[in-house]
Amino acid sequence: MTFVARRNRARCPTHPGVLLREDVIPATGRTKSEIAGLLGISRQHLYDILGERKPVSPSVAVRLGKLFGDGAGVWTRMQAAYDTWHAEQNEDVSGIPTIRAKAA
Amino acid sequence: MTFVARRNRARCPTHPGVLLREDVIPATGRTKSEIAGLLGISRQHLYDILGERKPVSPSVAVRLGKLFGDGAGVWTRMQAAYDTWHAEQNEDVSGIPTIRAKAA
DNA sequence: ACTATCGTCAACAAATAGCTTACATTGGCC
DNA sequence: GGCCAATGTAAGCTATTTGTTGACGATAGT
Repeated sequence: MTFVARRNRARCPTHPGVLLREDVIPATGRTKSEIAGLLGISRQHLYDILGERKPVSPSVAVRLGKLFGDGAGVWTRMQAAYDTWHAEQNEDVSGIPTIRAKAA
Repeated sequence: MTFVARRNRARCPTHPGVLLREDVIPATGRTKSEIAGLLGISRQHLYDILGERKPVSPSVAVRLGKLFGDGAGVWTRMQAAYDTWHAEQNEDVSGIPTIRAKAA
C-alpha cells in the first residue's frame, strides 16, 4: 500500500476574509473603515469580503498585497484554493471520463 | 547585496488555454469538438479558452482535472497566476501605502 | 449628547461566464 | 466534383456576480 499525494481535502479551505478579519487587520490596529479607504475599495465591499460573502478578486488581491507588504500571491492562492474546493463539491463530474494520451 | 525572492515576472504567465491547445489536447488525439462534449461545455466556450479569450473558471478547472486525470489544481493555479499578473499590470496601486503591524 | 465605528440591507451599474446560432474555411473521402 | 466533419470566429443573449452608493440601527467612547 502506497500513500498517494492526495489532494482531497475533507475540510473547506479558509476564505481569505477570515485571515484578514482574524489576524491581519487586528494586527494593524486600524479601523476597518480606514483599511477600506486605504485599499481604495468601498467599505461595504470590504465587509462583504470579511463576511466571506464576496471573493478576493485579483484586483483586490494586488491591493492587499501592496497594503500589507506581502505579495498578491498569498491572497490569490487562498482564494483559488477556496474556489476550487467549492467547485469540486458542487460540480457533478461523474459523467466525465478520464482519458489517456492517444495509443497511436 | 542580497537576492530577494522577487515575484516580479517580466513575462506574462501562459494562459492555461495555451497548454491545452499546444500539448494536452493534441496528446489525446481527439478532436476539439469531442473534447468540448466530454467536458460538458459548449464548443464555443472551449474555443474561447483555447484562444485565451475566456478564463478557465473553477467549474471548468475541475472538469479538465477529471478528464485528463490531473487534478483541478494545475488549471486553477495557471489561471490564478495569469489573472494576478494582469491585475498587477493594470491596477494602479501607487496610491496605496504599505503599513506594518501596529507599534503599540 | 455627540460622534465614529460597526454590521447589514437594498438597489443599482458594470462586467463577465457561458450558451445558442450562424458563418466562412479547410481537409479528407467517396 | 460533391459531401461531410472539423475548424475558427463573431454576434447576441441570459444569468450571475463584482463593486458601488446610500441608508439604517446598534454599540461604544468622550
